[in-house]
Amino acid sequence: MTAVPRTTDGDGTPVPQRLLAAATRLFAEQGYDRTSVQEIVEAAGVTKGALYHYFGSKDDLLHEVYARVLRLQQERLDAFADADEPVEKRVRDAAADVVVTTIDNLDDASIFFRSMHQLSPEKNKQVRAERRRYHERFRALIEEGQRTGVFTKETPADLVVDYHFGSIHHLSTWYRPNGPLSPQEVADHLADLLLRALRP
Amino acid sequence: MTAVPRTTDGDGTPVPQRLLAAATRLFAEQGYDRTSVQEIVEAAGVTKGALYHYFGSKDDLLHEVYARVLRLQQERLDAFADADEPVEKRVRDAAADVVVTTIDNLDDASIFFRSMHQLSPEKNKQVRAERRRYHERFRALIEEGQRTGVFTKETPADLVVDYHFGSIHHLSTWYRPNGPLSPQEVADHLADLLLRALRP
DNA sequence: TACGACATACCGACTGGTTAGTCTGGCGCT
DNA sequence: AGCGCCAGACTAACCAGTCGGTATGTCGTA
Repeated sequence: MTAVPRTTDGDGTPVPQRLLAAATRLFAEQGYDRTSVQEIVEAAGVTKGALYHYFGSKDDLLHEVYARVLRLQQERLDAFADADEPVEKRVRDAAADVVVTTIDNLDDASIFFRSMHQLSPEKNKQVRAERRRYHERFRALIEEGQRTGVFTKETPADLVVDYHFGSIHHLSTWYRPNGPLSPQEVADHLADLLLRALRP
Repeated sequence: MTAVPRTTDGDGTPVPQRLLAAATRLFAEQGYDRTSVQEIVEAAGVTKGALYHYFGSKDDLLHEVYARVLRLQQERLDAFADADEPVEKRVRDAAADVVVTTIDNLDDASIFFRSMHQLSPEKNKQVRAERRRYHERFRALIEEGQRTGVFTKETPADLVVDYHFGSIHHLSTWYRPNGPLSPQEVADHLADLLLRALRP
């Protein structure tokens, strides 16, 4: 504990990440407003001084959680969307993948959909903008399928995307890790539902 | 303001309902935790004395909002489910109706899915129980269709219900009253998506 | 390699402000 | 002459963020 930099004393992970992890868990469990800064720093084994050394505000902490999730999901979507496969498969893969990664990070998901409106107006705007990019990318995929005739044109692509992601946002409400279905099974079922709904 | 009972002075509606209406609007706009009881009583044109005369706590107010929505939706679902029609039509009607009534009360909906976890544990449990009843009724409908062969058996009925209601809960996130689609049009589209997904 | 100057990482007491809920009292109807 | 209905001041608790202070490491210079 003498030679190591302070950032990692205690356990091996650096303080900022410990703070982020503690905040994520607590925000998901109790909600943003109900979680005090004091609780977060205690869970991370530091004090307020440390938190405000690395983060500008409690709000910043929340924003970081969002940024991480958004970046991850956008990267994955882009990878699937750009793949060299027929549209149906690209849509299916992307739709199923987002289910799996959402289940893998259920805490992030529940924070995302319960606490977005407690971000400061500017940060909220920023998050919405990135969220929109994601939405549009997915919509473009659906529209491609509609143009090429493999998907029905009956429902506007926008609505289809909102429909699918509504259910994904609510995974954190009903999915139970110790339930009968594995994340992959749920993902397959939800992707099936989407693809069947799109069938002409 | 002399002859009328206090319960209705100011305008015509009784104080408890004015409080409930003000609370609903404010909870939806700012969230439960960020709304102070002071704001609520000011919006309703009364004081804390009045609020705590009719309600036991701020929490009670939130619970009332839930109770009203749940009762309404359960009644409507029961009516559609018990109708003398083929299963497909009953499912379609029920699925579309819940969309319309949700859009008609978007405030209630956004409170519902954002603030449920801030209810006291017991009230939360109670709400979950009623919510479950609703879910099961809907699931029974789907299962009936699966048994009689008009719906595919590929996806568990439970999952189908969660899929559909996930998107309904999120209507408040993306539906814009001044957007291009009327509530009824959205309802028809979402019901179509559900029915197409269930097609064998 | 010795040393001073500066930067980084963190501590923890403190402050100013907000909040849910209580309580005493009074008005007007019956 | 009581009782439902409500006003509004008050309290006890809590909370985000600040700030002065300390310990540790780094780097330039001679």
